[in-house]
Amino acid sequence: MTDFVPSQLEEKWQIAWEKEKSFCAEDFSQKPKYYVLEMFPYPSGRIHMGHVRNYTLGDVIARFKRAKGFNVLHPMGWDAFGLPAENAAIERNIHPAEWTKQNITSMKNQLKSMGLSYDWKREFATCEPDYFKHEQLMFIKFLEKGLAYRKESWVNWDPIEKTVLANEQVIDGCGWRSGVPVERRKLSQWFLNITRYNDELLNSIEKLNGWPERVRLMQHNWIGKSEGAQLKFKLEKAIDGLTDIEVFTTRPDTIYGASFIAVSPNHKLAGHLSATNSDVSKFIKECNTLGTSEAAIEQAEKKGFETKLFVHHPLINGLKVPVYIANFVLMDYGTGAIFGCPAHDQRDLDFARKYNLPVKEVVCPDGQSSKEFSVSDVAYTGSGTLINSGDWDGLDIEKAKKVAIDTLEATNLGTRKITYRLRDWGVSRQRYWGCPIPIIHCPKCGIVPVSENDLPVKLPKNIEFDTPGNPLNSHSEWKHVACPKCGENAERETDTFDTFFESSWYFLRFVDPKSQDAFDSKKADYWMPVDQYIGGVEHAVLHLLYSRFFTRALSDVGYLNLDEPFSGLMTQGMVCHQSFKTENGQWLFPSEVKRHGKGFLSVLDNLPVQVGRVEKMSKSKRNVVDPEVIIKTYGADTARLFMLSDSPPDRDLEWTESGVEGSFRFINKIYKLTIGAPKKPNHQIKKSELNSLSNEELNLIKTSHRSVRIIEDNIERFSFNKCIAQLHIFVNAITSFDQKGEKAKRIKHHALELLAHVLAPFVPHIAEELWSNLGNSEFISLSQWPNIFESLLIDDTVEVAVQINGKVRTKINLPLDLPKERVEAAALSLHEVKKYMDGREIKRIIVVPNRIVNVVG
RNA sequence: GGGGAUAUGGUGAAAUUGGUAAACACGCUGGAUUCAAAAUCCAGUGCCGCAAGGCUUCUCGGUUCAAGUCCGAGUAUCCCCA
Repeated sequence: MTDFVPSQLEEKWQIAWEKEKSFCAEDFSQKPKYYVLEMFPYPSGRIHMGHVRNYTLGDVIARFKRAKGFNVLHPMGWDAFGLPAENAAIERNIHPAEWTKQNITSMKNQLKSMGLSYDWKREFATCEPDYFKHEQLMFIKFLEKGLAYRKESWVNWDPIEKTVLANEQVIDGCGWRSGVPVERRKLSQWFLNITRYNDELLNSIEKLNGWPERVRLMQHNWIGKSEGAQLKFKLEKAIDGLTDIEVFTTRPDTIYGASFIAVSPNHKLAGHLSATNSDVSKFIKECNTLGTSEAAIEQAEKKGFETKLFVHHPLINGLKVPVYIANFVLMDYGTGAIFGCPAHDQRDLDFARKYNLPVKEVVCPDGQSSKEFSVSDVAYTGSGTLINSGDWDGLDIEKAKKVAIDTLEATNLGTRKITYRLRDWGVSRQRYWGCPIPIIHCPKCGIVPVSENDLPVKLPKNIEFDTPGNPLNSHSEWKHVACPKCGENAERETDTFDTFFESSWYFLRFVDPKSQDAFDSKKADYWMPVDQYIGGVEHAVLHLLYSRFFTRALSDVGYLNLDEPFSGLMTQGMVCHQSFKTENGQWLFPSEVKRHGKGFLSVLDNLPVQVGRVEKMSKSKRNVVDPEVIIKTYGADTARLFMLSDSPPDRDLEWTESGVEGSFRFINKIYKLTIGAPKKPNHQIKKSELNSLSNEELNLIKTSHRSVRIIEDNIERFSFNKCIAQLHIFVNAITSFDQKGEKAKRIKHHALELLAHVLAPFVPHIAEELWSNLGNSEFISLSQWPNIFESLLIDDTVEVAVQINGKVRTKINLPLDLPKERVEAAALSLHEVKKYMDGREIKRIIVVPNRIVNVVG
């Protein structure tokens, strides 16, 4: 092999690009703008393969759009607040700010070694006061507009850590770190009124046609609009002035099947009862040891407390329905009370069987006799017609829903009601390493926002992590301030924002990162929306929904004029790798394993290794490959090429050692072409010359021009794997071209120039090397995408498949666009046709122009 | 339990509107080169079969001159929600 050292060659070009500030975006330009953005990373200190994939995808698009004449904005920054920095502080006694800063430095170096075409001048980290002071002001503006408010809400409280846990930090009802059962606690928290935009967020999903269908569906389901009815069940006896229980249902058609009422443990009825009944309060307490997530509540055993109270059935005279307090009814969905129709809801059925409540069928599946139909252990939730429902018998369920609501409204028993699954966004976190919430609590004036002149509220530097809980809370010097209104002693809010707060508007800061304001609205008007956003599907719901909300909210408080922030979205699949385990169950890194025959051995002790599943690279399973090692040994171009080669972006990608070797071999092949590259000839290939070329010469030039077109089309479709396939075809055509002479040399030079162009978005370093060796002085990275000769895209003959009764029997070469009759005649004259028809009569001949002729007999 | 996606050689995958299934690569086999190996180059490689030929896109059924692609039923895997 040659003395090809990828890292040297790559560094040379990276330095050159940086020196020329090649990838800086210009605000406002005659060129059309294109904003391409990858989800910015949390600065953990080291990039992983998921980052490599994400940023490679974005860079291909950025470089391609630049070549196509767009003014491209392609920025990068740091989502720098978050829990790991606090953990590092506790475990290694390093200040979160310092730890974060170091991580950014090392990660930035790693990113730079990938040769990504970022405009680094726009870099920022969200933990800088210069960034978060703007979001403190945004919050105050939201507060003024009623978009932010404070309310009591249930949280998962970890009694050891003395902190609130997110739902995903609660594992089997216990804190993920402390391992002790979490408690449900009521805490005063800040909320953003995302539900104000329920319908808007839902309806404009339709406009997002640059988004993957499944993400749109996930957003749709998350908002979870459901139409139904709210109706009142009158209590037999009023309790503390409460005369009836209001319930929400999406199945008003099944009212006749109601056999119990269940209220949430946090319903006011339960509250009233617990005041006098210790069994009730005991039951409520027990319910509150469950987590707050819907999933946790759903998985828990369904339990009820019989209140011995009854309500009147609104439609069936004389029927009394018992009231239960049940652990599966959520207070913050609907009214916190439901009616149970066991025959047509599985959860209600399980509950009814457990407490011996009646099960009355009111919907009969189509095609079954209402007399024979009965529900045993499986509730019937499908479509059908109503039975046992008075006047409604015989209606199908959709019709019955309408009739039911009309009846309820006419008799003042209930109303049509729409509810949403989406809740307001709780943004308070009891953490140090986050953006301080700019609020002061004054015993006299209540909640007072920090005045604009006093922003930013910075985090105190001198903090201790040796006591559990939020260090801000125990930092009395920072915490105690004078009330901005009355001057009396007051306290700062010690909670900080959820880190989704920062990532909900960072794409706007990139348009104007040095601005004294959050951003200049003219620049936002110019650059926004993001034309192509790229990131992991794990953010398909929250981050994207919050960003959509923020964009609207910021528009409403006057920052900009926009509803949807991301017009195009690409969600990439995971990077996976085989996992390895020793016989005593220890996970091994791929680098600790070697192939041995059909199996694997550990390099540490030569013992056999069990091969596990191919799954997402994760530290816990150790099935990770360090990008830095790959880039050092094979180079960034190889890593990038591998990321793009086989799998389409939205599918999972399996990292394999042999695959990397394959990509490296291809890069080497190209490197050999760069070494032997002929210098710029005196004149370029002209269209008029095409007639005087040999077949080989013409074929090379055809392949070259076709490759340009195919690659271009496939980049637009994000089918990068097909681009790489075409690159192989193109390179193979060049290496097997062996014509000699002046003309052949010019054609080869021409082909290599086109090759450099089409390589550039994918493997920019080697493309740059090739381009310069061909005698060009400017960067290929800044040159325009080549124009091609359209006439070369079409051949004058085509291969047509000849079918007998739909089976391909032979193929013939025919002139392009040959008239139907002549195609038929050509086919019928073939001896294969005669042979396979075997004397049968020809019934029909179907001709698909330039593709197929099918003889039917 | 609900919603969604996917299923094609030994492997990752192509097949843009129903129109030549398996492009491109990995792996494997054989050969050249080499003292030997690596690298490189050449050839072969869906399956069965010596061959002629037959079969093949998860399974079963349907529509069509023609189905990986459309329709119906089922199975498996993954994702989201619960």
